[in-house]
Amino acid sequence: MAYTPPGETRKKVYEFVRERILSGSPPTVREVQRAFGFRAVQSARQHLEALVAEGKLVKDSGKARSHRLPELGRVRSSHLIPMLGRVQAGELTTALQDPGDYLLVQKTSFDGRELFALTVQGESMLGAGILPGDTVIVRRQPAARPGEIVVALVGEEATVKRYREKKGRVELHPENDAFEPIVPREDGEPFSILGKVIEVRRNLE
Amino acid sequence: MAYTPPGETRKKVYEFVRERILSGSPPTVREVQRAFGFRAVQSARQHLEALVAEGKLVKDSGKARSHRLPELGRVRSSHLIPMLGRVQAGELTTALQDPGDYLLVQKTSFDGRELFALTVQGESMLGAGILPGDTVIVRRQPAARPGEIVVALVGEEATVKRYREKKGRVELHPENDAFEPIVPREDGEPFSILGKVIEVRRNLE
DNA sequence: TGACATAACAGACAAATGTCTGTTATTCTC
DNA sequence: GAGAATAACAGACATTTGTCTGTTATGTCA
Repeated sequence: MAYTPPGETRKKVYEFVRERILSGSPPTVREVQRAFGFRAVQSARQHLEALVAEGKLVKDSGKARSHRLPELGRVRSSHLIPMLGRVQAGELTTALQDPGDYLLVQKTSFDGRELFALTVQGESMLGAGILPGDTVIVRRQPAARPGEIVVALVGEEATVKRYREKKGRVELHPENDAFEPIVPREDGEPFSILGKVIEVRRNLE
Repeated sequence: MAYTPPGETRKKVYEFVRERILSGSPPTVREVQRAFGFRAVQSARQHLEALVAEGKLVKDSGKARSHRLPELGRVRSSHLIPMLGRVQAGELTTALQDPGDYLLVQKTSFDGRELFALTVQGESMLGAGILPGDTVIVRRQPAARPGEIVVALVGEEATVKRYREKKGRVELHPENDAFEPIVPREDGEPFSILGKVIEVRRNLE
């Protein structure tokens, strides 16, 4: 490869590696070499080392494909989470184990608690700015605090509502006057909190 | 490792590998070996090969750390886009060049058109499910079609509205009865379409 | 019991991959 | 032009990692 002005190729190498990391397969040194047509491995390595020295990348010495984006500041850590469509109670576990699609999320405070995403059905949460077809990202947890928006299992159906407590009893409130709050019967159908909604996304494209 | 019933360890290996793939660093065969306390590499390899044969994993033969989830086989392209906070007209260009933060987005049909994100101010789009504090992801384009939600520069302010045309004249409609449509004066203050809103995100955490 | 399938083990080889030492070329500055 | 800094090259070595051949244990079923 011909001589290029200082910093020019370096920038392209960074962009190449970043793309690869974000797409799930960090490159080997030799893959970088080939991608840029370097005739020496060391040329690629030189750039990679410099990027690590600059703090733009981090690396586990000796390990294969171990370049990563630094988890601080600008670029945060990203995770793939399973994405579920319409979900019935019984199917939930299997749907999580074998999801049809995945969603990429960034979370600074990802503490290992399981995340999943599902598509909202119905208009019961219009008032909270959650429309049919929106994707909600949910953190699994068995309980919630009043005021939080949760995904709950009522009977066979997974539903998104705002969690409230009234006289010590749980109530699930829609945010739409056309719908009635759900008050789980103490004897009746199975009821449980699946998790808390931590993000809402809507695609308009 | 002691003998375990058929399929039992296999399932755990799958879950382990899946976790690692989702978190961005697929394990090596020996990492699986160590994680399960196998005394032979082949024990780990056997399980991995079986999972590939079952179709639960895919793998690039010979490559290091090349196990992937089959659904993710196709390269999902993800991109970092600059994230702007409150934006004034004059600052926009510099803000795009040196943003304070980046946002990770997945776009299947990313055709190179520039994307950026900004935080919504005000309640004028409540009716469209866009709340103050929401993040909108915008594709830069100088024009829009009626009905699309756009980011426009009106005077010194960037604003999110629904694009309409009436008698051949542009109108920017809020989705909130407390606000009035914006009709750019032909002589008056600078006006332009910055781009189209293609995604809305809201953080509830 | 014996055939068969799966799980786990042992040890080795080969390919992929990271790393090292040293050299040459280009550009800039004094 | 000399020296410094950066880019790129050349060739090798060492470690990591994937792969292979063969063996031993455990459980199933006719």
